[in-house]
Amino acid sequence: MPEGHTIHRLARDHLRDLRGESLTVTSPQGRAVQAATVLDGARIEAIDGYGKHLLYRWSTGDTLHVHLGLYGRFIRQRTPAEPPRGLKRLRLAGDRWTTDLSGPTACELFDPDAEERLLARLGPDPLRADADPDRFLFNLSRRRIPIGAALLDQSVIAGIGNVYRAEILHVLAIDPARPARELSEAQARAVWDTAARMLADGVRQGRIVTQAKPPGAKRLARGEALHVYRRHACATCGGPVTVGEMASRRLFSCVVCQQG
DNA sequence: AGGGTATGGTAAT
DNA sequence: TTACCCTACCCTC
Repeated sequence: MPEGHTIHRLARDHLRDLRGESLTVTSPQGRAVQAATVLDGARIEAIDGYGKHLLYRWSTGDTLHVHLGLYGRFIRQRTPAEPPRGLKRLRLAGDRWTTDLSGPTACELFDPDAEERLLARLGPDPLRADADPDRFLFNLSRRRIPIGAALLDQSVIAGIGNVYRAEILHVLAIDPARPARELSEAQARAVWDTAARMLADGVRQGRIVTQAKPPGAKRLARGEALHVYRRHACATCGGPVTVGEMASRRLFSCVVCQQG
Protein backbone atom coordinates (compact mmCIF):
# COMPACT_ATOMS: atom_id res chain seq x y z
CA MET A 1 0.00 0.00 0.00
CA PRO A 2 2.14 2.80 1.19
CA GLU A 3 4.29 4.82 -1.15
CA GLY A 4 4.15 8.60 -1.13
CA HIS A 5 0.77 8.81 -2.84
CA THR A 6 -0.86 6.80 -0.04
CA ILE A 7 0.56 9.12 2.59
CA HIS A 8 -0.61 12.32 0.95
CA ARG A 9 -4.02 10.89 0.32
CA LEU A 10 -4.31 9.88 3.95
CA ALA A 11 -3.30 13.39 5.00
CA ARG A 12 -6.07 14.80 2.85
CA ASP A 13 -8.70 12.27 3.94
CA HIS A 14 -7.91 12.46 7.63
CA LEU A 15 -8.09 16.23 7.50
CA ARG A 16 -11.50 16.01 5.87
CA ASP A 17 -12.78 13.38 8.30
CA LEU A 18 -11.26 14.41 11.60
CA ARG A 19 -10.09 18.01 11.65
CA GLY A 20 -11.40 20.31 14.33
CA GLU A 21 -13.28 17.73 16.36
CA SER A 22 -12.35 16.71 19.85
CA LEU A 23 -11.12 13.14 19.30
CA THR A 24 -11.17 10.18 21.60
CA VAL A 25 -7.67 8.76 21.30
CA THR A 26 -6.93 5.26 22.56
CA SER A 27 -4.18 2.68 22.32
CA PRO A 28 -6.06 -0.63 22.03
CA GLN A 29 -2.88 -2.66 21.64
CA GLY A 30 -1.19 -0.88 24.53
CA ARG A 31 1.81 0.18 22.50
CA ALA A 32 1.05 3.90 22.12
CA VAL A 33 -0.24 4.65 25.57
CA GLN A 34 1.75 7.82 26.06
CA ALA A 35 0.61 9.39 22.80
CA ALA A 36 -2.99 8.36 23.44
CA THR A 37 -2.94 9.83 26.93
CA VAL A 38 -1.51 13.14 25.79
CA LEU A 39 -3.77 13.51 22.75
CA ASP A 40 -7.07 12.21 24.12
CA GLY A 41 -9.71 14.92 23.80
CA ALA A 42 -7.52 17.15 21.61
CA ARG A 43 -8.14 18.25 18.03
CA ILE A 44 -6.19 17.78 14.81
CA GLU A 45 -5.49 21.17 13.26
CA ALA A 46 -3.32 20.24 10.29
CA ILE A 47 -1.61 17.24 8.71
CA ASP A 48 1.62 17.27 6.73
CA GLY A 49 2.89 14.53 4.46
CA TYR A 50 6.63 14.39 3.79
CA GLY A 51 7.65 11.46 1.63
CA LYS A 52 6.33 8.42 3.47
CA HIS A 53 5.91 10.25 6.79
CA LEU A 54 2.72 11.70 8.26
CA LEU A 55 2.81 14.55 10.77
CA TYR A 56 -0.40 15.33 12.64
CA ARG A 57 -0.51 18.80 14.22
CA TRP A 58 -2.65 18.79 17.36
CA SER A 59 -4.35 21.52 19.33
CA THR A 60 -2.10 20.65 22.28
CA GLY A 61 0.88 21.81 20.25
CA ASP A 62 2.06 18.22 19.85
CA THR A 63 3.08 16.58 16.60
CA LEU A 64 2.26 12.91 16.10
CA HIS A 65 4.60 11.13 13.71
CA VAL A 66 3.29 8.10 11.81
CA HIS A 67 5.25 5.96 9.40
CA LEU A 68 3.37 3.02 7.93
CA GLY A 69 6.37 0.96 6.89
CA LEU A 70 5.52 -2.02 4.76
CA TYR A 71 2.44 -3.26 6.58
CA GLY A 72 0.93 -0.27 8.28
CA ARG A 73 -2.61 0.72 7.37
CA PHE A 74 -5.52 2.84 8.45
CA ILE A 75 -9.04 1.44 8.53
CA ARG A 76 -11.97 3.83 8.66
CA GLN A 77 -15.43 3.14 9.95
CA ARG A 78 -18.46 5.07 11.05
CA THR A 79 -18.71 6.31 14.61
CA PRO A 80 -19.74 4.61 16.84
CA ALA A 81 -17.26 1.93 15.84
CA GLU A 82 -16.98 -1.74 16.63
CA PRO A 83 -14.55 -2.60 19.40
CA PRO A 84 -11.08 -2.92 17.90
CA ARG A 85 -10.22 -6.37 16.56
CA GLY A 86 -6.73 -7.57 15.87
CA LEU A 87 -3.66 -5.53 16.67
CA LYS A 88 -4.57 -1.84 16.63
CA ARG A 89 -1.87 0.61 17.59
CA LEU A 90 -4.06 3.68 17.74
CA ARG A 91 -7.72 4.59 17.46
CA LEU A 92 -8.91 8.11 16.65
CA ALA A 93 -12.64 8.41 17.25
CA GLY A 94 -14.40 11.56 16.03
CA ASP A 95 -18.07 12.52 15.78
CA ARG A 96 -18.50 10.99 12.32
CA TRP A 97 -15.52 8.74 11.66
CA THR A 98 -13.32 6.40 13.62
CA THR A 99 -9.90 5.53 12.26
CA ASP A 100 -7.77 2.61 13.41
CA LEU A 101 -4.06 2.34 12.75
CA SER A 102 -2.40 -1.07 12.61
CA GLY A 103 1.12 -2.23 11.94
CA PRO A 104 3.01 1.05 11.63
CA THR A 105 6.77 1.29 11.88
CA ALA A 106 6.37 4.52 13.85
CA CYS A 107 3.53 6.05 15.85
CA GLU A 108 5.00 8.49 18.33
CA LEU A 109 4.97 12.02 19.65
CA PHE A 110 7.80 14.12 18.29
CA ASP A 111 10.31 15.87 20.54
CA PRO A 112 10.81 19.55 19.66
CA ASP A 113 13.83 18.79 17.48
CA ALA A 114 12.71 15.44 16.07
CA GLU A 115 10.99 17.02 13.09
CA GLU A 116 14.07 18.97 12.15
CA ARG A 117 16.13 15.79 12.29
CA LEU A 118 13.61 13.94 10.14
CA LEU A 119 13.41 16.63 7.48
CA ALA A 120 17.18 16.93 7.41
CA ARG A 121 17.48 13.36 6.18
CA LEU A 122 14.70 13.52 3.59
CA GLY A 123 15.18 14.63 0.01
CA PRO A 124 12.56 16.77 -1.70
CA ASP A 125 9.07 15.29 -2.03
CA PRO A 126 7.58 15.84 -5.50
CA LEU A 127 4.09 15.88 -4.01
CA ARG A 128 4.82 18.95 -1.92
CA ALA A 129 4.27 22.39 -3.38
CA ASP A 130 7.40 23.65 -1.60
CA ALA A 131 9.64 20.93 -3.04
CA ASP A 132 12.82 22.05 -4.79
CA PRO A 133 13.66 19.94 -7.86
CA ASP A 134 17.18 21.37 -7.94
CA ARG A 135 17.91 19.66 -4.64
CA PHE A 136 17.04 16.38 -6.34
CA LEU A 137 19.30 17.15 -9.29
CA PHE A 138 22.10 18.03 -6.91
CA ASN A 139 21.59 14.83 -4.92
CA LEU A 140 21.70 12.70 -8.07
CA SER A 141 24.79 14.45 -9.39
CA ARG A 142 26.87 13.35 -6.44
CA ARG A 143 25.83 9.71 -6.20
CA ARG A 144 27.70 6.99 -7.93
CA ILE A 145 25.11 4.39 -6.92
CA PRO A 146 22.77 3.14 -9.66
CA ILE A 147 19.75 5.29 -10.41
CA GLY A 148 17.59 2.31 -9.43
CA ALA A 149 19.03 2.49 -5.92
CA ALA A 150 19.02 6.28 -5.74
CA LEU A 151 15.27 6.47 -6.31
CA LEU A 152 14.62 4.33 -3.25
CA ASP A 153 16.97 6.40 -1.10
CA GLN A 154 14.65 8.75 0.78
CA SER A 155 17.45 11.25 1.28
CA VAL A 156 17.72 11.65 -2.50
CA ILE A 157 14.00 11.97 -3.23
CA ALA A 158 11.24 11.31 -0.74
CA GLY A 159 8.14 9.25 -1.38
CA ILE A 160 9.16 6.82 -4.11
CA GLY A 161 8.82 3.11 -3.33
CA ASN A 162 9.46 -0.09 -5.20
CA VAL A 163 6.55 0.20 -7.63
CA TYR A 164 7.17 3.79 -8.67
CA ARG A 165 10.88 3.13 -8.99
CA ALA A 166 10.28 0.44 -11.59
CA GLU A 167 7.58 2.36 -13.42
CA ILE A 168 9.41 5.70 -13.58
CA LEU A 169 12.58 4.17 -14.99
CA HIS A 170 10.58 2.15 -17.45
CA VAL A 171 8.55 4.95 -19.00
CA LEU A 172 11.75 6.96 -19.42
CA ALA A 173 13.60 3.95 -20.89
CA ILE A 174 16.41 4.27 -18.35
CA ASP A 175 18.58 1.32 -17.43
CA PRO A 176 18.27 1.01 -13.62
CA ALA A 177 21.93 0.07 -13.34
CA ARG A 178 23.09 3.36 -14.75
CA PRO A 179 25.02 5.42 -12.19
CA ALA A 180 22.83 8.22 -10.88
CA ARG A 181 25.34 10.96 -11.52
CA GLU A 182 25.71 9.97 -15.17
CA LEU A 183 22.18 10.95 -16.04
CA SER A 184 21.99 14.10 -18.13
CA GLU A 185 20.31 17.09 -16.55
CA ALA A 186 17.42 16.69 -18.96
CA GLN A 187 17.02 13.06 -17.93
CA ALA A 188 17.20 13.91 -14.25
CA ARG A 189 14.53 16.56 -14.71
CA ALA A 190 12.41 14.06 -16.59
CA VAL A 191 12.72 11.65 -13.67
CA TRP A 192 11.53 14.35 -11.28
CA ASP A 193 8.65 15.41 -13.52
CA THR A 194 7.56 11.82 -14.09
CA ALA A 195 7.70 11.07 -10.38
CA ALA A 196 5.62 14.16 -9.65
CA ARG A 197 3.03 13.26 -12.24
CA MET A 198 2.78 9.57 -11.30
CA LEU A 199 2.55 10.31 -7.59
CA ALA A 200 -0.12 12.96 -8.14
CA ASP A 201 -2.09 10.47 -10.24
CA GLY A 202 -1.72 7.98 -7.41
CA VAL A 203 -3.16 10.45 -4.91
CA ARG A 204 -6.13 11.12 -7.18
CA GLN A 205 -6.88 7.48 -7.92
CA GLY A 206 -5.95 6.01 -4.57
CA ARG A 207 -3.72 3.42 -6.21
CA ILE A 208 -0.75 3.28 -8.52
CA VAL A 209 -1.76 3.49 -12.16
CA THR A 210 0.86 4.31 -14.75
CA GLN A 211 -0.82 3.09 -17.93
CA ALA A 212 -3.21 5.25 -19.86
CA LYS A 213 -6.81 4.21 -19.67
CA PRO A 214 -8.20 3.29 -23.10
CA PRO A 215 -11.13 5.47 -24.16
CA GLY A 216 -14.35 4.01 -22.84
CA ALA A 217 -12.69 1.83 -20.24
CA LYS A 218 -13.98 2.32 -16.73
CA ARG A 219 -11.13 1.21 -14.56
CA LEU A 220 -7.98 -0.69 -15.42
CA ALA A 221 -7.88 -4.15 -13.93
CA ARG A 222 -5.11 -5.03 -11.57
CA GLY A 223 -2.28 -6.32 -13.73
CA GLU A 224 -3.14 -3.82 -16.47
CA ALA A 225 -2.39 -0.72 -14.49
CA LEU A 226 1.41 -0.98 -14.60
CA HIS A 227 4.10 -1.33 -17.26
CA VAL A 228 6.65 -3.68 -15.69
CA TYR A 229 6.19 -4.05 -11.96
CA ARG A 230 5.40 -7.70 -11.18
CA ARG A 231 4.73 -8.41 -14.82
CA HIS A 232 6.23 -11.12 -16.99
CA ALA A 233 5.85 -9.19 -20.24
CA CYS A 234 6.41 -5.49 -20.77
CA ALA A 235 3.16 -3.64 -21.37
CA THR A 236 4.82 -1.37 -23.90
CA CYS A 237 6.68 -3.76 -26.19
CA GLY A 238 5.67 -7.23 -25.04
CA GLY A 239 9.29 -8.08 -24.38
CA PRO A 240 10.45 -10.05 -21.36
CA VAL A 241 10.62 -8.37 -17.98
CA THR A 242 13.63 -9.27 -15.88
CA VAL A 243 13.55 -9.48 -12.11
CA GLY A 244 16.74 -8.58 -10.31
CA GLU A 245 17.55 -7.19 -6.92
CA MET A 246 18.71 -3.67 -6.20
CA ALA A 247 18.78 -1.87 -2.86
CA SER A 248 17.49 -5.09 -1.27
CA ARG A 249 14.24 -4.96 -3.21
CA ARG A 250 13.01 -6.78 -6.28
CA LEU A 251 13.59 -4.68 -9.34
CA PHE A 252 11.56 -5.19 -12.49
CA SER A 253 12.69 -3.82 -15.84
CA CYS A 254 12.17 -4.46 -19.53
CA VAL A 255 15.11 -5.99 -21.34
CA VAL A 256 14.12 -4.29 -24.59
CA CYS A 257 12.96 -0.83 -23.52
CA GLN A 258 15.58 -0.19 -20.87
CA GLN A 259 18.84 -1.28 -22.42
CA GLY A 260 21.94 0.52 -21.26
C1' DA B 1 -0.87 -25.02 11.02
C1' DG B 2 2.82 -23.20 8.70
C1' DG B 3 5.48 -20.89 5.09
C1' DG B 4 6.20 -17.26 1.87
C1' DT B 5 5.37 -12.71 0.45
C1' DA B 6 4.52 -7.50 0.43
C1' DT B 7 4.27 -0.81 -2.28
C1' DG B 8 9.62 0.12 4.18
C1' DG B 9 13.24 1.22 7.24
C1' DT B 10 16.79 0.91 11.15
C1' DA B 11 20.64 -0.73 13.66
C1' DA B 12 24.31 -3.67 14.27
C1' DT B 13 28.24 -5.99 12.01
C1' DT C 1 26.09 -6.96 4.09
C1' DT C 2 22.90 -9.07 7.78
C1' DA C 3 19.36 -9.28 11.22
C1' DC C 4 15.34 -7.65 12.70
C1' DC C 5 10.76 -5.31 13.30
C1' DC C 6 5.81 -4.68 11.94
C1' DT C 7 0.73 -7.20 10.12
C1' DA C 8 -2.30 -9.34 6.76
C1' DC C 9 -3.12 -12.36 3.27
C1' DC C 10 -2.48 -16.21 0.21
C1' DC C 11 -0.92 -20.64 -0.75
C1' DT C 12 0.12 -25.43 0.48
C1' DC C 13 -0.02 -29.30 3.48
